[in-house]
Amino acid sequence: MITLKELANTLDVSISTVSKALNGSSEIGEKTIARVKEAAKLYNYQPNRVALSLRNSKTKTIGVIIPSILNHFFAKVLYGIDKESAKLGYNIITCLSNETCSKEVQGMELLANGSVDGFIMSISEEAQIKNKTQHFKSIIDRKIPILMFDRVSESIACDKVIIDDFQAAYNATSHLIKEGRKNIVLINNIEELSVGKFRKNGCIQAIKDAKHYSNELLEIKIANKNDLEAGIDKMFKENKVIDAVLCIDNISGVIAVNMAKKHGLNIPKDISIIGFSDDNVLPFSNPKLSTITQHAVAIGEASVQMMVKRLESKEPIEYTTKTIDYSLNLRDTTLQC
Amino acid sequence: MITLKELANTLDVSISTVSKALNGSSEIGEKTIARVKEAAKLYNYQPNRVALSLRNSKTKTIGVIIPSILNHFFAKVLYGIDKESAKLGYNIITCLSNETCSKEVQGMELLANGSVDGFIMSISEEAQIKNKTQHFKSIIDRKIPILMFDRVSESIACDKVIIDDFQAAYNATSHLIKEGRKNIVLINNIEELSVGKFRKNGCIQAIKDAKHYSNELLEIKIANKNDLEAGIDKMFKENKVIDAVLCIDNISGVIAVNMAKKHGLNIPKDISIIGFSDDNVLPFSNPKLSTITQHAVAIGEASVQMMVKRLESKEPIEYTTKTIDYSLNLRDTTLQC
DNA sequence: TTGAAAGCGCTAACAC
DNA sequence: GTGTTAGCGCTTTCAA
Repeated sequence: MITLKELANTLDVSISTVSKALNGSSEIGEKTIARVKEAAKLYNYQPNRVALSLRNSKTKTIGVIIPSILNHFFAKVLYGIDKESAKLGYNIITCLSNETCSKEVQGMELLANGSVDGFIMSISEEAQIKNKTQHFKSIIDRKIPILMFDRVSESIACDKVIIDDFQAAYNATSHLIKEGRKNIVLINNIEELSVGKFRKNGCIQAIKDAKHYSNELLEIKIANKNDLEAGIDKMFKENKVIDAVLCIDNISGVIAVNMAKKHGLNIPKDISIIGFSDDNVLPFSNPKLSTITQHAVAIGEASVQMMVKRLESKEPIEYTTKTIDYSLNLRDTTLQC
Repeated sequence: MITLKELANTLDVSISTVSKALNGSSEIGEKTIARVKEAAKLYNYQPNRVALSLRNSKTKTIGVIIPSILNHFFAKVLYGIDKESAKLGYNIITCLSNETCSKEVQGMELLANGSVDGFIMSISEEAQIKNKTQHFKSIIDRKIPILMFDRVSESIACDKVIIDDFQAAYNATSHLIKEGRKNIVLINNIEELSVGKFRKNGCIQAIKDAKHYSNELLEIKIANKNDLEAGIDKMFKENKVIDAVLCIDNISGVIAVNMAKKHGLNIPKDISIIGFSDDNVLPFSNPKLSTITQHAVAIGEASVQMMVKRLESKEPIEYTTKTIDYSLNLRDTTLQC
C-alpha cells in the first residue's frame, strides 16, 4: 500500500500536487498530471479508504442487518443488495440479528459509530413481536438513515421497500376460489410477523369478497418450524374435505405437496396448493409447486438504490415506501382457469 | 456522535486527558476519571471507528468473500463467521463473488485498500477451474492475511479450514458396501471443484479397498443444476440394477429420493441413498435422507478464530490447515448395519 | 502551476 | 496528574 506521501517523495513534488493530479484538477499542469498518473499506476497506488472516510465523514459503506441468513428469502435479498451496492460503489457490512432484538441493537450501535453511512434492514422477529423501536429512533436522531424492507415498522418514519403481501394473498386465494375450491385452509407459521398478518388478512378478505364461497377459512397455526411436517400431516388426517391449501411461508408449500401425496390426494385434481416460495424449493416438489414469488433480488436492488439516492442527495428527501411487484406463478399444483 | 474534543470542551480539560481517562490510564487521577466517564456515559460517547482504524492501521474488520450466498452451505458458514466475529469484536464486510473470478478479484482489491485486516474466503468456481491465483499472491504480498475454507488452493501458502472430503466420501461408500450394495452410483455435479475431486476419489478408493465389491463405480456427471432432476430420472430409467446412490452436492440427495420413489423403488430396502447435505433439506425428504453433514457453522467459527489469532499475534505464525469433523448421519434412506 | 498547512478523531510520547 | 504535540492518509483552502 503506497501512500500519497511516498508517491510525492519519489516524484519530488508535494503531497497536494499528487493528490490534485490524481483527481485531475485543472490547477495542475498536464505534464505533471501525466507523470503522476504514470507513477501511480506503476506503484499500484490505491487511496486508503479509511483515510478518505475520516476526511469526508463518508464511508461509502452500508450496514445491512438481516434476521437470518439461513432463510432463503433474506439470502436472496442480500444477493440483490450486494450486487447493486457493488455497482454503485458501496461496500456492505453485514450483521445477522439472528431474529433477536439484542443482536439487532448491538449490531446497529456498533456500526453507527462512523462505520456506515446508513442502514438497510429487516426487523428481527423479537423486535417486531415486542414492538421495540427505540433503537431505530436513536439512530435516526443521529442523522444516520435507515431503510426497512419486508418486515417494517409502522411507527418509524423512514424509507421502506415492501411487497404488497395483502394483495398477493388476496390474489392467490381468489384464484383458488375461481378454481371452484370450497374448503380452503391457510397454513400460518409466521402469524407474529407483519407480513404474516397482511397475508392472512388478504386471504380472509378474498373469501369475504367471494359471493359463492360460504365456508369459513380454516387456519392452521404452527408456531415451530420443526412441527410443520407433523402439523400438516395431522391436518390432512383430520380434515378430509380440504381441497385447497395456501402456505404463507417459504417451505410449507412443498411439505404440503408431499403430505397430500402421502394421504393419497391427487394434485391438482383433488387439491390445489399455493406457497409463498422461491424457486429454490422446486427441485423438491413434484408436481411443481405453484407459488407467489416475491422478487427478493429486486427488493435488495431497490433498497440500495433508494438508500444511495438519499445518501448522495444534497437536499433532504421525503421518506417514501416502494412496493415491489410479486407474481403468481401457477405451475402444477393448481388448476388452470 | 459526540467526539473527544467536544467532551473535553464541556469538561474543560484537554483532549488527551479525556482519552486517557476513558482508557483507564494510571496517569490520570481517580476523580478525573470518574468525572470523564460519567460525562461520556451521559453524552453517549462512542469512539469513532474510522479514526481509530486510521490511527492504529487496524480496522477490526474481516473481509469475507463467498462464492454464493444462495448455496446453503456457504450461508451457514457465513452464519458461523458472523457469530464468532461478533464475539471477538470484529465486523465483517461481505462480498459475493457469484462464482466468478472477476468479482472475486474486484471485491478483494477493493477491500485490500485499508478496509479490512484480513480475508476469509472460499474460492469461486471460475477461479478454481482456471486455477487463477495471482490475486491471492498479490494480497498476501501486501501483508494482508488470507484464510481459505472449503475450496482451497494447493499452490497458495495460507491458513486453511477444510473438512476431510476424501475420508467422508470414503466412509459413506464403505457403509454402502457394508450394507451389501453391489451397484453404487456416484452423482457428480461439482467435478470441477477441489472438494468434488476429493469426494470422488474417496468413493473410488473405498471401492478399491473393498474385497468383495467387484463392479466398477458408475459415475453420473451432471454439469448444470437445472438438469439434476432429468439426469437422475434418466439414470433410474436406464440402470435398473442400481442399489445405492452417493450424491456429493447438497441437493441431489433429496432429488434422488424423490426419483427413486417415482420409479417404484423401496427405500431403503431396494436402494440406499446418501447425500452431502445439510439438515435444511430434510423437511423435503421422505423418508429422511441419510447424509454426510459438514459442520458448516464450525467451519465459520474456526476460520474466524484462526484469522483473529493471526491478526492479534505479535510474532509471525506458521500457516496451518485445520480439518473440521464431519459426521455420517444415517437416517431412513440407508440400512442399519 | 505548485506547495504549505489545517483538519477529520484518535492515541501516545514527551513536556510541564 | 494534566496538557501539548505529532502523526495516521487524505483533501482543500490559501499563499507563493
